[in-house]
Amino acid sequence: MQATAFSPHDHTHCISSAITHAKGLCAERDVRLTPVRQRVLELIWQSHKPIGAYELLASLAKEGFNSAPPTVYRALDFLSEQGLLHKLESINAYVGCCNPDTPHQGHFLLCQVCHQAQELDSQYITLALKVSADQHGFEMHHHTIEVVGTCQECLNKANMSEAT
Amino acid sequence: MQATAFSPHDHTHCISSAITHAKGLCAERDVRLTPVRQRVLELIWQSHKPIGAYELLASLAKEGFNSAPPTVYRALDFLSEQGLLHKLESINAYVGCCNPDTPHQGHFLLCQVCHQAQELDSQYITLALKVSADQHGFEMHHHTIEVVGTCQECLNKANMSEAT
DNA sequence: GTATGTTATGTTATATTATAACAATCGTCA
DNA sequence: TGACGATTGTTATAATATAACATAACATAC
Ligand SMILES: [Zn+2]
Ligand SMILES: [Zn+2]
Ligand SMILES: [Zn+2]
Ligand SMILES: [Zn+2]
Repeated sequence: MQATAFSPHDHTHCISSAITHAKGLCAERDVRLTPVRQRVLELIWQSHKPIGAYELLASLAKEGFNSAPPTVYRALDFLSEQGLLHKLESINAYVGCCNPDTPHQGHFLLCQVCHQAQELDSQYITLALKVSADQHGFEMHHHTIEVVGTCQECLNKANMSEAT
Repeated sequence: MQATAFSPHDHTHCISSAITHAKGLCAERDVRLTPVRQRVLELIWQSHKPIGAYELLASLAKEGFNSAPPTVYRALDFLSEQGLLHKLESINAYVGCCNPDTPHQGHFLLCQVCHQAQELDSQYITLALKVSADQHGFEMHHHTIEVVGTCQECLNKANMSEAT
């Protein structure tokens, strides 16, 4: 729970690590991380702000890639199947997965101020969901958790500017 | 946590109770549950299946209401502000709220088979989220939890048809 | 009861997000 | 090579949602 999206960090490391990781996984799984797929993943990892499909598309277009919607949605589908990204349903935007090795659900904190997203991995949340589902005899397949609020950095900034 | 959307129940009671409840709340709050707003709420409560905006719109059109998108989105906005419905972000559909008196977040079980939604009210889930958020110094404003799977009724049906 | 401001609705157009359908190309391996 | 499946190109359209501005209904004050 250390290096968070919200706090300052060496983000070039996030990017390179994500790409290296993705290449490894795709090789292992014998699936193809084609140029457009890799580029979409890189674009998604440009920051910890979830990015929309059409924003990705605009970037691809500038770079000379094909720029019809299916291009980006196919890449997103592929990356999602491989567990390399998550879709944030409440904002229709996509963000890189921090831990694609083990398939899992995305639990996210979304900051309303800086628009960054931090993925959580809480056993308690998963357990609490499982308990609730079990109580209803409900068989869980997957789930979406998106917590919207203000991150610590943005709270600090707000406090500092208030304290004039 | 008894009478669930999934199990057989007197649904006319769900509907009438929801409408009565809504009328009371709107009167208390001095806001207007106009005909179109009330009709949208009734349509949403026709079943425990979340319903899409354009499906609502089609029903309104048949009934002689105005049928341009803003009509239904405005009604949905109003009902949402009053806590009378929830939007399920992962499927872009709307469902009536079971407990509109006390403002709260929607936690939902969505059955992939019968497409019904059951609202949960689990202190454990809320607490687990709060703990995770606190660990990150994150101030929670609202959240979305949508659990997709198979409900008990649909599991039973599947088991029965398997056991030939 | 008329003026006035506010809330709600009507109307047209358009923005945003996503998929269908089919053709062309690329990669792989017999 | 050639046959096959996977990937990409291309065009069109579906599905969801909002902007902008005009009109109507409602409430309160005068
Ligand atoms: Zn980073
Ligand atoms: Zn922030
Ligand atoms: Zn019911
Ligand atoms: Zn079911």
